[in-house]
Amino acid sequence: MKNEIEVFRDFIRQKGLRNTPARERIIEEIFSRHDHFDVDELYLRLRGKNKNISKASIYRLVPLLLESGLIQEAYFEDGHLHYEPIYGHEHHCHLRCISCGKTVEFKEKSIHAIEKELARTYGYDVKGHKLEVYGYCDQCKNRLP
Amino acid sequence: MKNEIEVFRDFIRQKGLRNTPARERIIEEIFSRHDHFDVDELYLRLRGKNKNISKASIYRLVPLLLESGLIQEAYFEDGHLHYEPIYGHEHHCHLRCISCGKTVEFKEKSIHAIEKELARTYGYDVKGHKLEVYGYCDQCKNRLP
DNA sequence: GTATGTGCAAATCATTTGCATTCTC
DNA sequence: GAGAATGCAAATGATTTGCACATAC
Repeated sequence: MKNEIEVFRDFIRQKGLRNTPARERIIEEIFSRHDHFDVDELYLRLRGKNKNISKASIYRLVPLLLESGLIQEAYFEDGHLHYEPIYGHEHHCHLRCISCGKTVEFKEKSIHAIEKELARTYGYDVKGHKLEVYGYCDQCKNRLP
Repeated sequence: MKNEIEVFRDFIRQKGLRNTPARERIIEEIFSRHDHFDVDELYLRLRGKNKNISKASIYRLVPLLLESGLIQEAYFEDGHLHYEPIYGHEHHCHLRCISCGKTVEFKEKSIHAIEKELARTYGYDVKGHKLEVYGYCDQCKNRLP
């Protein structure tokens, strides 16, 4: 299986665009962890490793990473989007606490059948899904009246 | 069944906050349609009806509407969040085109069982979910190489 | 009466853009 | 060599905040 850098190289070539060291460094940093990330945090992580990458370059890369299927939007919080690497990661869904933001990841295979059904009904070429279940976590629900 | 204004009154009283005509006008406008909305659009709709509501009041009300369960975040697009009224509306999920943004709403009852299971496993008091399936719509998929 | 809500304008924060320079292909 | 990508700084756009006044409870 190709790694994320190779996938990106194929993608970028096929689009007639250019690969650069800056882009590979950003992708490496994203995939060095399984965690969700946001632009500012990623910028600081790179900066902490003395990789001289501007925020603008990250902002310019994100749409390409989304389009290539390497990452996905995870959720909007604290005034900005959070993303997650998906290439090479087993798909998972999120269970989030409305009150404290705590998130649990869980696997749910049954959505696959729903995707197929939708593809057939609406003629879509379905690429994936995001399921977020929300409510109050164990601690928060007991703190409420 | 209570209407949305009554639900809000109960909610706001229980929080020890205050209800106002401005808030009721905003809620009325949101629930006058089934559509998704965003803050700016809602502001213009109210302004078009000579309701003098500032954007700041809308921004300040949204978190309360979310917390009360009257509305829900629908998706992030064009640089801002879009919301949808959920109180009194049958729950639905979204099938969105990655390329043109076209969205189809569909019903899916099976998620309810997943919610119950999660509530039991993780001790959450589950309030709802958002499922977004994405891919290329019929037109867009045929436009690609 | 007190604390909350409102409108307005200014401030803030995330994201985008213009530009001169550097780098890929 | 031509077109893309980069870093930086300035511009933009969404959202938040400070404040003086109004108003709900």
